Amino acid sequence: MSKYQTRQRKELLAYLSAHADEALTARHIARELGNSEISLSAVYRNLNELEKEGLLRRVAAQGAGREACYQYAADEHCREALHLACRKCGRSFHMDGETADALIARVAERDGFQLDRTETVLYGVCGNCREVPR
Amino acid sequence: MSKYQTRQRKELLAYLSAHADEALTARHIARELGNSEISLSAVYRNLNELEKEGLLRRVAAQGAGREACYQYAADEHCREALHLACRKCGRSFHMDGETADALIARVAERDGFQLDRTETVLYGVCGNCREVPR
DNA sequence: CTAGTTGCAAAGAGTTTGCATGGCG
DNA sequence: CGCCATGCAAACTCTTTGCAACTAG
Repeated sequence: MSKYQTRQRKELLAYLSAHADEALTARHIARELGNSEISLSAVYRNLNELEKEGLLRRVAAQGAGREACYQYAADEHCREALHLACRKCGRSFHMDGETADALIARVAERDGFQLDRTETVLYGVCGNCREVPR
Repeated sequence: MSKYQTRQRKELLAYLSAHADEALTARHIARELGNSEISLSAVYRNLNELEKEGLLRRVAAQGAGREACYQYAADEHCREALHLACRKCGRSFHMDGETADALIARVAERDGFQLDRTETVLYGVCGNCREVPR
């Protein structure tokens, strides 16, 4: 729980909410905030706190590197939605709500498996990236 | 592509195929094969090769640690299936084929998103672990 | 015998932590 | 002013790599 409202924290949150559809690495964020002079450790510390508070979702690395990716999950709606992550552009999307509900119900019924909405990220290629292969 | 059939390689493969339903870390494997005296680096090297050959799937860490988990994916059927990973027991299961096909079709239609079967792992709690909460 | 493999130790990459300094309230 | 947060560097963890010794074919 944030007690103080430091310059670094403010700019970090501003950046995150402005890029809520992207999965970002700690280093990426620190670099983008270069002007703001924020240390990598401060980024990590704040990211960890935000994750505990549930404002952020930590998703596994996608590409070659093993860095963890963090993504803003501000509202209830976003926390409830199943996420689709594009392996080409890194953006992520919310799966259509009805599709998600149907999927969860069907998996529970046919496989006896209870999906966790917040942990699950489905990978693939988004519409934009498919239309413009290169 | 493995050219030689070393003792370590044989025992590693034997262990993997005997635990095809679990997602294992390199360290876990090395420890379990303790009697066989296999070095951690040999485990990593073989795991990487097997992954390139497509016999293994590398999934992101699930628990607290950041270790990558590897899972045997011997047959075509397993490579094509969507995987459900239980966050309690670590086992993984194949989603019912019809459900998977329907999901992929529906996501493509409603969200314009093309799911990648091999990259996607859905997290949740399996039937066994739900019945026995503790 | 020859080339692929292993084991060890050292190097890398990503993340966390200790501690002194600095800044919010 | 007091306490939380930052920055730096060192510590840690996981993974990869260089190299000499070993071994399958």
